[in-house]
Amino acid sequence: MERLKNPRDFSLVYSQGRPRFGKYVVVSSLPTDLEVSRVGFAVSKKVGNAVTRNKLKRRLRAIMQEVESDLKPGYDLVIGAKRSCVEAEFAQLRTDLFRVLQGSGLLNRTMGGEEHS
RNA sequence: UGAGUGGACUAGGUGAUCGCGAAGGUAUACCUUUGAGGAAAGUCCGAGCUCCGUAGAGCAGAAUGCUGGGUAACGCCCAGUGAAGGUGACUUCAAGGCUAGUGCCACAGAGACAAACCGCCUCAAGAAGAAGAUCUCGUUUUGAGGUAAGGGUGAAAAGGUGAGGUAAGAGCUCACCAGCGAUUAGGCGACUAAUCGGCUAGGUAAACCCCAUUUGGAGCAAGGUCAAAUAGGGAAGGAGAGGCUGCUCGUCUCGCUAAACUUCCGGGUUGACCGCAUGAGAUCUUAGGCAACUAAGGUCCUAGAUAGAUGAUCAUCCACGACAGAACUCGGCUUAUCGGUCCACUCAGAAC
Repeated sequence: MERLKNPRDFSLVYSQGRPRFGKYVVVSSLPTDLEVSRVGFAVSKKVGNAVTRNKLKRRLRAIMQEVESDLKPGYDLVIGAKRSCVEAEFAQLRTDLFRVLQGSGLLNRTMGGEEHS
């Protein structure tokens, strides 16, 4: 999975990208000329201390690795965590992120959130 | 058995599947090993390391502040001393010097290094009065003194309590206590004990200050190597400028018109590697020491990321899992923390 690392790229996605809101996450996307899609994670200090922020980033990264092969190429994504993330179970977080990605049209095929209920 | 004091340790475990960082191996896809804390936190102290051309001197500033020891060092630790608290185990303390100098002590109060407001007492003068007969007494008034007992004010009023003493009083005298000084004895020392002395010196140094000791600054985004890129770009000032960055002195370096240096504008890298994981290291034994700790010998190698590695699912057991995530590295301090285990000791009650 290609990662978004540069702070300049992050601000570019935030200023010109198209945000889409879910219950627990916010996904901003921006089309690029690259052959692959790059993903960045944003968890602010408002969410919690270092332990909870680390845990959230691990969970989000694990979900994105699951859908990596189905991601459309040529997009820069920034996945931001909302404050409600802290109370969410892993399965709830997974369903929410799937729904937001599908709604943005970033996935090649439809993946059901009903795999895990 | 109940109540308590001090200290040490631990921080969910086991198994399966899919994933992540690092190292190694086979030979490009897998396998093996390993992978957060007691506080990794706050960044409050102390050091190592790196740079600031040279760790020169003095002053200022800052920090510390009972004594002795430990340590690379410390504002930390250990053992003591003193004071305060607790029946006790024990706990707490910025605990040098107001007898170097200066300042401050609001309000109240007469008075806050200084005192007579009320009071008490003595003497003198005199009006009224009483008994008596030309003198004595004299509440009150006026004046001159004595006094620090009592009252009142205050956080604090010239050591405290008792006795003697006195016109009334007062360390004026005595006893005990507190405080001060000297001598002797004990202790490396802080200090303790005894004896003697003159009888009194207000508090405040977390007020300035004095004394003693220590003390350059910035920090791994330090700093270095390689690669790439630009450009040795433009403008203004300019004879002095710079450094250990407060000051002075010393010393050194560069430069004086094709100009050192300063300021502003413009341009550019945000890559890789080193630093960076063997260290004041961990652990065991022996020896020294009350202890902190030290010495010798044996054994071990134990995270190293750079958008930053530990997650997800299931099974099972139990006390049902708190605070919380390494970022150059150590030694401390402080703060957060669901619980559990162990050791030593104290008090109260019961039994023997």
